[in-house]
Amino acid sequence: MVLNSPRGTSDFYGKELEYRNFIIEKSKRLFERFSYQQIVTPAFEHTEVFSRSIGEATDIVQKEMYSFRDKKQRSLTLRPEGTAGVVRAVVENKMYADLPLKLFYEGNMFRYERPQKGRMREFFQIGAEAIGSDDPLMDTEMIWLINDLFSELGFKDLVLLINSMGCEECRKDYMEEFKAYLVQRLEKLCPECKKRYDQNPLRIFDCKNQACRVEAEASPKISEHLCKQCYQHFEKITQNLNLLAISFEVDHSLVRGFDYYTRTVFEVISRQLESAQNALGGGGRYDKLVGQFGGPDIPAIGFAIGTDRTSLLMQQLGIKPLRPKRARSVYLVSMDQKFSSFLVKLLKFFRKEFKCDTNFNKKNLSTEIKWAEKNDYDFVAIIGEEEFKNLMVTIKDIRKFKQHTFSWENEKDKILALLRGN
RNA sequence: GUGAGAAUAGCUCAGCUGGUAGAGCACAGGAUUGUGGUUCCUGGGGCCGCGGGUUCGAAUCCCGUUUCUCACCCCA
Repeated sequence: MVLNSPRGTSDFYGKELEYRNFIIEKSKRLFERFSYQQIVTPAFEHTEVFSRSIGEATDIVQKEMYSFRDKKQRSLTLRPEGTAGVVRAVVENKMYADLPLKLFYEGNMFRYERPQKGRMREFFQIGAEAIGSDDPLMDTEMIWLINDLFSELGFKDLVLLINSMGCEECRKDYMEEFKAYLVQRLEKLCPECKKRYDQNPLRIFDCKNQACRVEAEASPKISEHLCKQCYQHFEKITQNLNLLAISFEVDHSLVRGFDYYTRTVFEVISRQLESAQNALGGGGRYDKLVGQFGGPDIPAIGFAIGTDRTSLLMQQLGIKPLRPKRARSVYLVSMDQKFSSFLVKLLKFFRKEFKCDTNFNKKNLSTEIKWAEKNDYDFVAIIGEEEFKNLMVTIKDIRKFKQHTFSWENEKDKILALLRGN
């Protein structure tokens, strides 16, 4: 094999695709009910769209972006996440005439990482953004959406984590206190976290290193140092969630990997997923991002879920996608190529109303019937020597083990009645 | 970017300390010259991931490489 798909990518077809499409369909219907509209943005953007919004110091920007130069030497990047592109589009198209603007998107995302189960270089996300409101009800709605999305897919034991990272003001005060606390304990932290101390101290909360964890646990939490407004904002959200009977855990060490988050952050994780990648989705508020992109200084919040991990967990837990009710189906078997003129007419007739395929290659009737049964067809229609000569067609009901031969000229109505099940 | 394991038929895998490539399932043909689960018989299929090395001889040992898997890192 000379050519294979690039590292960290894969082809989606059959069962895999059925799961993904099921997740997409379910979310679209949910977004519709919450009054969100779809937006499609480019799969690549100018590199600065991501580097400036996600943050120069983040891992994603530092080492995970698929960046390239086009023929005019512009630096472009395949999107590593959806929010930056959506915000860029909102600002560029001045879509903020009527706020809040509620949008959803779906699409493939790209991050240059070492692939493993549940983490591919190309992966698929579904997300939503609500731009132009800082009402805690909007935060509630976002969390409500992500929660309902998973429960409608059939999940029961997922964990919803929420936290507040504070606004610019309370974060500034807090950072001073946090760094003052940590500066005496720098020795105990891992080399990586020592770097973080300078560049992005909050990420220390994310470190899996035991020693760092201990320090992080003991250190002051931002959620305990919120300003009055932020505190009340967060309080309101938890009250709302309780009213909605959505269960959650407040996780004081939940901080997320993008710099643009302010105030509310949340994440849905599974404690059952058989891999290290347990985050199925997450999001948060980004009140400064629209302004950063040159738009008005308006608040916003959003989330995204990964369909691949979601599908993985569904399969692991035995949650099946419900198939939409399909049309009745006929497998049309012609015993000889010379019947093709008749075959074409019948195909046209059946395909007006039913799922219908024919045997292009095979010719043994018994294997054709077996094949039709295995592939879940309702009927087999047979054209053989006799039928062709007399312009007849034999139709077999696979489940009832019954068959009948009809005249093509005079009994079309009977054929239809049989196939429709009347 | 760091560390570990794997790659053999369409799929799941066996193949011993080097000696001509195997099974099950699937597919195809037949027993049944045009009729369905089961059974039986028969058959097609493989650059043993790719490249190099050691050897009289490599699927097997060594090196490189690509991809996959797992754990870090990080995230969806």
